[in-house]
Amino acid sequence: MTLSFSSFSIKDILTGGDAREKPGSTGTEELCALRSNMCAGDGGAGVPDLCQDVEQERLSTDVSASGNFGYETEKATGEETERREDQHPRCKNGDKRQENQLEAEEEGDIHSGGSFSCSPGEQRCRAGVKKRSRAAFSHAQVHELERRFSAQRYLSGPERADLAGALKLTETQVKIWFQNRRYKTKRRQMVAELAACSPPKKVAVKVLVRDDQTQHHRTEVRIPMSVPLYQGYQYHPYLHYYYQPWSPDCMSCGGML
DNA sequence: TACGTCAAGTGGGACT
DNA sequence: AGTCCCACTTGACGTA
Repeated sequence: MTLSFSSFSIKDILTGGDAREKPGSTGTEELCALRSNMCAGDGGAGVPDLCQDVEQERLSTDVSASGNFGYETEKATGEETERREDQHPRCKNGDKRQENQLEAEEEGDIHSGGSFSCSPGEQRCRAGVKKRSRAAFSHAQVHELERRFSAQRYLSGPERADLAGALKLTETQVKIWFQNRRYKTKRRQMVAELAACSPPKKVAVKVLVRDDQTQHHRTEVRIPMSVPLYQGYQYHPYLHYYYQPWSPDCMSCGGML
């Protein structure tokens, strides 16, 4: 019995069965249609009033006038906002991640407004003082990200930009979300496959029946050998995932509920 | 308060 | 050199 971990690849996308994404396509048309659906309020694609949702959340959590895109948790207090303004990634010289972070901040999230100059070195010190924050995307944003992910596991640059614009997220956030999402799916799939493929271990268990019956029944209990790949990664499927995965195979091997 | 979730951070590899 | 990806890890936050 062999484990066939199906990893994802660009080839999977390019040759995949999803007819919506053709090689070379930027996905712009899809995004246009998406925006139409989202903003028309017809909820045709299961995205009821995303624009309104995003806008409402943006308004309700509008920490800064420069455009908090609504993905921030509503617990974002002024203190937290201040923390975010001071909190920056470790600045490694020439590291693109710094650029990504800067890009994210320039793109108008909560960090904006503060002119942030990152000299590698002083930043590390400052970052050590402040805690970092974690954005919480809105239901509508996650819904749409999931919908897109269910159809397409990888996004091209233009597609990412379009989706980010539609969801009022930064490109980096969309990229990271897809990255994390792919990895989570893969982990669940691996764990599920291990659980499904591992032969059950037979363990002899003594069962006491009654006090006057001293005989011990020898029963076999099958214990699945589903040793977690990663300690601490005993994954529970997310209950709030709306869509089935792209492949029916995945539904039986760690797919989402 | 321990634990689960998840966005973001980190490091390294592949590719152009 | 720049970019993207994977494979984790970290840290904030929610909750049982």
